[in-house]
Parts: sequence; C-alpha cells; structure tokens
Amino acid sequence: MTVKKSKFTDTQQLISKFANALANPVRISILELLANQSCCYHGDLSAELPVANSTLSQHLKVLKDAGLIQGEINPPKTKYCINLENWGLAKGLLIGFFDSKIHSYKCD
Amino acid sequence: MTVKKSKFTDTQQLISKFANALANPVRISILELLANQSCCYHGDLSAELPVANSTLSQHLKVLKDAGLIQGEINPPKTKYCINLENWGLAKGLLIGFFDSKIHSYKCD
DNA sequence: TATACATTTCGTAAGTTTACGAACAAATAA
DNA sequence: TTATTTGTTCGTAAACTTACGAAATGTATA
Repeated sequence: MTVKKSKFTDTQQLISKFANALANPVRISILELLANQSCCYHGDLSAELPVANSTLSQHLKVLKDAGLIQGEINPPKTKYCINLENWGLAKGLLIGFFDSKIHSYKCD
Repeated sequence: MTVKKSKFTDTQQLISKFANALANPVRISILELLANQSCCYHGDLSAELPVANSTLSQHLKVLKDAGLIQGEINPPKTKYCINLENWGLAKGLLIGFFDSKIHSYKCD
C-alpha cells in the first residue's frame, strides 16, 4: 500500500486538471450551453455543436471526469448539468491563480 | 485572400487557448514562479522544476505562444517574465466564463 | 583561437487527444 | 415481437504532447 507522491502540489494538479477540461472549444461551448441552460440533453447539445455524437460523448466524458458536469441517465435520454460545487472550486482556484502576487509585479 | 471562418467564436477559441497553456502542472509551476518573481532566468526555473532543460524550453515556448509570458534573450542567458497584458486578458475571460448566467442556475 | 556556459533546437519514442463511423444497449412504440 | 429513438462504447487513424539526450547556437572568457 504505497501512496504516490507527486512533484506538484494538489492545487497545481487541480488547476491543470480543470484547465485541461477547458482546453478545447467544443468543451467550452458545451459548458456555455449548459450554464445558459439553453440545453440539457445530449441531443440538444448535439444539434448545436459541429461534431459527431460519438465525439460529443467523449467530450462530455472528459468534462464529467474533471467534475465540471454531471449526467443523469434515463434511457434513451441523458440529461447533463453543471456541477455547481466543482464549478465554484474551479473558478476559485483559477481566479486565485491569476491574482497571485501579480499586483506588485515588476520585471527588472 | 480568404478568411477561414471557425465554428467557434473568438472568445471561445481564446479561452481554450489560454486554458491549454494552463493544462500542465509544470507550466502552472513556471507561471507561479514567474508571478512570484522568485525566478526569472531559465536556469533558475530549471533548478526548481523536475524536468530536463530541453523539456523546460518546450514548456516555455508553449507559454510564450499562448502569450502568457515573454522572453528576453541575452545569450547565454534568457530572462522570462509574465506578459501582464495577456495575463489580464486571460483572467478576465476566465472570470467572465465562470460567471456566465450561473447565478440563477437550477437544473430541473 | 579554443573553451566554457546557458539555453535552444533536433531527433525520436511513448502516450494522449480528437475525430469518425459502426456496432451495441435500453426503453418505448408500432 | 420487431422497429425506432437516443446515447454510449468500440475500433481506428491522424495529429498533438511530453519527455529525454545529443547536437547546435551564440556570447564571453582564457
């Protein structure tokens, strides 16, 4: 029973994990559509986005694995929503990151 | 002379571009070190980070291409800094993204 | 001129991502 | 029961990422 120790802090790893989920314009679109609640079902998203259904499922899985969304399966339909808790966490971490000590920044 | 029209807005593409630059813990570390100004030279970063010099150069190039940092080459040394303008742009875009219409969010 | 130093570029290997269509699954309708 | 609808999973190809060491670069110094 060993615990793998990383060379990076938990925060650093979390930030990069969330950033990775945002690192694709299809996924940004998905999150915008969900956040605006103009859509919730896979099919609604599919109608708006220029990718095949199978590709969309892959992107949804990436977002789900990152914790930014959650899905409720009621075959044959699947409804997706933002995961508000992690959404807030990601927001806080990223804002904190961008705020860090940059106020007094001066490159000599 | 043709202009390639994307299926995504400029903002969506910019957000994913910046997010992509943040999507790796080595690069998060680099940005933290630069933002904290504990280091500015490649060599200083190299001493702190668990990757080979050539790998570090690659990561620095990714950050530079994304516009988040800038480098000043004075061989044999190279000094890196945060690009404050784009740092602010990235911050603003991400804050805007995470704030979008999520306040009244309710999944029915 | 030759040597040393700090960093980048090159070559390459292993792994990951993104995309698609085909096949599959699960509930419902005909 | 068979067909239809809605999504997911599988197989696969092309492109991209991350990593390393070796070689190259460009200035300063011996």
